[in-house]
Amino acid sequence: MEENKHVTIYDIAEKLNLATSTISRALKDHHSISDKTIKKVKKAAKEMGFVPNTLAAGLRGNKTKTIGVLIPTVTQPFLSSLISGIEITAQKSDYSVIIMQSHDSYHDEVNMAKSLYSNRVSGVICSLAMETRDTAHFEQFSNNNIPLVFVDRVPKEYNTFRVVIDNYSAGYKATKHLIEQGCLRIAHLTAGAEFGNLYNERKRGYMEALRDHNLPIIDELIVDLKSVTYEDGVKASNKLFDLKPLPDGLFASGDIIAVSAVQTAKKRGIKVPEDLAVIGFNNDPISEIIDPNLSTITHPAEKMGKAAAEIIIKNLKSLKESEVQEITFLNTEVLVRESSKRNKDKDK
Amino acid sequence: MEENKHVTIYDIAEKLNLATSTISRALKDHHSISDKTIKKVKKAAKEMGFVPNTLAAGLRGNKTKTIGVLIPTVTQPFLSSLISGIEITAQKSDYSVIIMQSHDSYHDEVNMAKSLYSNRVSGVICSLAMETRDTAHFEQFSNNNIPLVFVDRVPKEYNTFRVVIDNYSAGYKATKHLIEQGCLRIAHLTAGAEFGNLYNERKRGYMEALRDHNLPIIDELIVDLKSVTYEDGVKASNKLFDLKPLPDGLFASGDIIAVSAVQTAKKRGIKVPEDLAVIGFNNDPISEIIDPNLSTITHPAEKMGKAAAEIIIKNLKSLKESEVQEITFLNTEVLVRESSKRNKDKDK
DNA sequence: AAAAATTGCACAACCGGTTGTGTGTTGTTG
DNA sequence: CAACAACACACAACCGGTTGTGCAATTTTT
Repeated sequence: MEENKHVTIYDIAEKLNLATSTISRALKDHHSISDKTIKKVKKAAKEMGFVPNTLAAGLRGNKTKTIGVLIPTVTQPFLSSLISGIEITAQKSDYSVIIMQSHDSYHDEVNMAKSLYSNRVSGVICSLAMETRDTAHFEQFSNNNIPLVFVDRVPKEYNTFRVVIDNYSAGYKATKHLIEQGCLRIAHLTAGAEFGNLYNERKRGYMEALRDHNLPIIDELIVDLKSVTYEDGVKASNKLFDLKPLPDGLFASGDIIAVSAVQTAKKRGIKVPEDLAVIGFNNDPISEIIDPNLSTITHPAEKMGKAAAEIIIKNLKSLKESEVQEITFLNTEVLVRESSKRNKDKDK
Repeated sequence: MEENKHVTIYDIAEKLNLATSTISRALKDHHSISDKTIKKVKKAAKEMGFVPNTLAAGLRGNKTKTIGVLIPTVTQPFLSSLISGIEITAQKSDYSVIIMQSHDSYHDEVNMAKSLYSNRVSGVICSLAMETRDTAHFEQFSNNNIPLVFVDRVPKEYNTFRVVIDNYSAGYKATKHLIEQGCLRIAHLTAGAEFGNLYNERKRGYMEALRDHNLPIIDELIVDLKSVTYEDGVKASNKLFDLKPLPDGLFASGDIIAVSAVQTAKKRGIKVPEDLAVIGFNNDPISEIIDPNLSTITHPAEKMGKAAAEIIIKNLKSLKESEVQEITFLNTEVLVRESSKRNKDKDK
């Protein structure tokens, strides 16, 4: 009933009558080991089924080739794509990815940060929980030279790497697009815009675009959802569609919200895009499946994940700091599909 | 420029004039340490900002309180929900979750399995890559008493834990539901049914249901997609809709495929559910958003994740084996929504 | 009050790679 | 051929908790 013991470099050393240090170095092609020995060692290692113990190496070197990811949830399309990007890049450099979900709870985020630290992750990629207001629990990383990258939902003031999109200009672009489609009463659905600079910035872009085009900012056309869910989207949409002069355009800060609005509109006999031009945000998979296809703002989730992971890895290789930017802005684009296409140029 | 050194139990021991063993035991409320000492140690630990080094403990005990998850991708709704369930359960017992994506590549899966082993994960939860035909790369776990749980896409023959649904009966139920709606020419869209018992089983259920109700099995009504994508779904649907007598029912082995079929049908003027009753599989988020709402088979992804994680954790606590079942079947249900509702009882 | 049991803590080996230093061997140079 | 460099490998400390064993002090038993 005894479990097979793991094969260690000691076993290899004994078999070949070499020192463990030689084995260790041979396995990593150290220059002070002869080619002949290296070959011999590697052959024996393979034959014996040697698998290095990451823990031992990590303990000794106090680094683990592991990237900790701390995000609200893995089930949102944006975040699962983010993970995917992180994982792909990590994998290429032989890093592992350890994932924790805060479920938007500050308390959980604090504990999980500690857990990541305890696991001696080499770097951390984080998208903040909704609840989070202070970032003291991230100082353990900064204080110990563990690179920290915030993605998407980043703290207002914290001096580390960030990978974000320009939410302000994205909001501006989305709104401008609706204006160009001839919309004059453009509504905006947002969520928790009071905090989280993320939605707030999009809203700011929305307002600025209106101003720049001499359109009034009408308070009742801006509805702030409590949560980014389909149900809350329906509620908010109904509130919007109860207004006397209906809005003729809608910029929703998320695709789920936009979809809920489109469907609510359809149910109430409001035609999209004829009566109401709609644009969402994120380019979630659903946006190109829904009927009519949803215009949206692309949000390069996977690219952001890759960028974040690259920052960590480069930083760990201690490249000159100048090569790694503090803030990485990734590009967004207006993706025009059916839900907002109302212009003459429908030659397509 | 010197980084802050981590606080260790040695630091605490020195400060309190105690042995490191006493510190270690005090921190885990070992019975052989007095309450007074325990309090003193914990207080000092907190004050000094001590964070245990998981690696050291893992190295010594050869176990890490880490669950390795090896799945094709994190971006499929089913799989991200699975992860979510795993993570929630793991978190409760203070386990970490390390995630790797095989991207359905056998080669990657082999390497990642090795990497997980190298990381000395305490247990492994895996959903096989499409490409995978043999499972030799999992023997390193079985051979070393590392509990291994396959989920959803499980190997045909391998003696370990499995958490699955009964795909056969789910396929049967779905088909039976369509028959009960009065469908007589029921089509079936599947993917790679030749391998992976998963889709194959659903197809088997489909065929058996037809037989039991004295309906013919018509080869041209069964289309096997190359991949589970929206595009392939559209192609297959068009093939189906080109048939002379149109099918009047459709059981798709996945919601994305079902959605593509529904939309393709709509575009061709085929009314759902009047002309074609459709039922999908998985209960993906999109199924309740699409218009008409998609009838589907529930697939308890998060529950499966929780169940898999529980098996690992229980097994590591070395509970009597009898308490942990080899195969855990989770329940599925026919979720009737609009896309298949054609019966008289539309009183709702 | 002496013997036995219990309590409270220290000592030291251990997990398995990593790496600075030391030593002997072979090869190169003047 | 002596002097020195380069090479090939061994030795041993180290990373930071964990745990079996041992011993002294205190408490309980008879």
